[in-house]
Amino acid sequence: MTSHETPRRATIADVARQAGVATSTASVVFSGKAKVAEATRERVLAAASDLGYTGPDPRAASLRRGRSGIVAVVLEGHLRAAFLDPVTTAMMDGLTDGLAELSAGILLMRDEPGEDGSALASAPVDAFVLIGCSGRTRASLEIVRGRGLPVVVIEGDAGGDIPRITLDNAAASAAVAQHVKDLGHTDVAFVTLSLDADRTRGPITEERLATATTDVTIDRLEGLRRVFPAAPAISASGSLIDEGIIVGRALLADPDSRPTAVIAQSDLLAVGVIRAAEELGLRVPEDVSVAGFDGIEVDGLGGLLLTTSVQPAVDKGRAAGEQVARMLNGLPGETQHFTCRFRAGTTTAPPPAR
Amino acid sequence: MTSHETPRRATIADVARQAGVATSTASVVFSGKAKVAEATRERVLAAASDLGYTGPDPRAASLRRGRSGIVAVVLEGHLRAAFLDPVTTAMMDGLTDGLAELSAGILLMRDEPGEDGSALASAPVDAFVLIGCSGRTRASLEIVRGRGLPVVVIEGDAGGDIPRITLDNAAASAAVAQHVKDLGHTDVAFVTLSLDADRTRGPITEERLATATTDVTIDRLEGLRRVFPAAPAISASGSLIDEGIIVGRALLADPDSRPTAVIAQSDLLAVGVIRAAEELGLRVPEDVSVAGFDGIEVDGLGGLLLTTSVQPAVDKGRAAGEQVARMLNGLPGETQHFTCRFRAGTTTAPPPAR
DNA sequence: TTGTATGCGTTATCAT
DNA sequence: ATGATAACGCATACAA
Repeated sequence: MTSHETPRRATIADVARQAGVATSTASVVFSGKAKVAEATRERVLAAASDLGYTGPDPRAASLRRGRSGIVAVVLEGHLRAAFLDPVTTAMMDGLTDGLAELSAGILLMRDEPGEDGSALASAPVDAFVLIGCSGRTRASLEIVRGRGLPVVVIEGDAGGDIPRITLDNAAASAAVAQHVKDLGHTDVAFVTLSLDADRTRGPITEERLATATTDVTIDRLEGLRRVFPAAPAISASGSLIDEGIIVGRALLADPDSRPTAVIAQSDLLAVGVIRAAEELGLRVPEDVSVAGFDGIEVDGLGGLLLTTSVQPAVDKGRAAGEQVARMLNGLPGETQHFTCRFRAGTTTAPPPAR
Repeated sequence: MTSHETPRRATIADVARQAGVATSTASVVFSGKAKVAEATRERVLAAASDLGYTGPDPRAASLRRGRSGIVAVVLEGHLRAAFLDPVTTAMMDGLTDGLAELSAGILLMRDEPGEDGSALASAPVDAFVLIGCSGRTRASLEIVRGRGLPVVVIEGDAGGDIPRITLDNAAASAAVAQHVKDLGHTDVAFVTLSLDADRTRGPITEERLATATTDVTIDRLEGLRRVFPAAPAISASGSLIDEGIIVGRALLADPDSRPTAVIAQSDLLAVGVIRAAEELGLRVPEDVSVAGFDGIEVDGLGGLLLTTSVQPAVDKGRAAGEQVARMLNGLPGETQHFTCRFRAGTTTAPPPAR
């Protein structure tokens, strides 16, 4: 309380005093929530500009209003990794759309194993959108639910009555597999997304599958196995081209054990597998067929069109935003279900003649 | 005030009462800012769980503390476009790093010509990072400065004593141009980023240049013209591969006016130009040389390595985060200057013999 | 170690 | 159209 402190910023009370009006009047001038005589209005504005007052303190307004105008988007892992994934970006894009009517800001938060969740617990937000599928999400969910704020979960098992945005992962995967089977393939391998927050890369055993927590991976695998029950599967550590290359090499390097088709759980992984195949001198689709999942635009396929399942990523994001908006308006949130569209591309063909 | 309202959430005062302690004691239990007897501590926690109290209300805590734990990142244009740009995501990545010690969240905001800036004026944030180069930034700057919060500007003319994160755009561009000149090219064209918030695509005239507001574009062009003063330039409407394709076609379609080298102000644009060249049956670099700027990883170049100027995007983001952290700790923010590294790739070669 | 008292800066309600 | 007042929920300085 020494006089050397930075001069306290003017408050609305200061402005009101200077203008010779009540604070409530001054407040109304800024919020526009009631009519104010033009003369008073100008006096208040003049006083404000006099004192360098630029508007109500958002923190105080938040407290008073009970709203901060911010919606948290919780992504798993590094933000960078999240934005490396075109599906995530597309969802974010839709989300900003769906949130537009609220004119709410988007607070990016990560949901990482290391964190103690304090950020989630103490962020001044009005609602949460959880994106991602890791089992870790469930832990975040606890924290978030406790706060009693609206929550929407995109692709994940929310539990309870939490509205979700879901996708027909199993059915869509089965459709891709069926296409491959119809082409005549019997010797097929899968490249899956990560099984859990550990993101360990490696062959999927029954044991690992039993402890898996990532719903998307599990669901898509289930769909694939409907068609190819015995096909081997390797989990990648994430949806990245580089991961696809690594796993693709492992799968295709040995001519004796090489499958005639590889189905990946994401387009990025599929592109990686194609790269690996090319590295090994294999032609796609003549020597090996490759299919993906997502239906994103991928570069570097040199004229090939990926066989894949196209998911409505932007719509999913938009739906999430809309549900948040609904809930913030006091309406109940509703789970929205989306379906994929199979797209036959040029990366799959009948298996090579023996 | 009917009895049908949702039951009011418990406050820390309720918890304290239930536990039979003072609110200050309960507060301390949650903040950990002072020692509390284990017994009381447990009683408070028990009371909290009893009442379903999950911790202090962030909005109230923000007001009281004068901090919200949120840093705003202001990007120009659609958020989607921002995340489509690898340079931006890289900066964001570094930014989260630099901000890590504050464990602050990142609030995404856009700075659009249409907006009245109300979002910027009323977001409950502790500091601002302005990314982007449009002249529009200057308007945002006004709003933001008025709030008296720490501001850091990445690539843009901040004015005043606002700390900036800068890049040697002109010098680095000149280096690229010099490389092209050294290869023997004299007939060169430039593809620039957008000149202003309008993002109009088209040939750059002296007139347009005079009213340009985007510093990055201007600076890089200045560097290029140091080496090729008379080269024609076309502005793209953004840093996108598709834009590069469009402009590339315009530049390369006519065999008579075709330059032997194209220098783009971003790698994404350069890739687009290469695509356009391929479409037209031109070989890169045999028929036409192409250079870019940024040094991002780009797929789909089919084995070519882009000649470019590699900028330390992640470091820039990190530096911005660090400066914000400094300022929030009461230290003065300092402008940080970064330099690019020229990288000769395989997309540039001597001009074809006539 | 614990409790008391105050104020953070607003805005909604109600009365005038 | 304007003004007085009471919360909003918390954290801190200070006293005990």
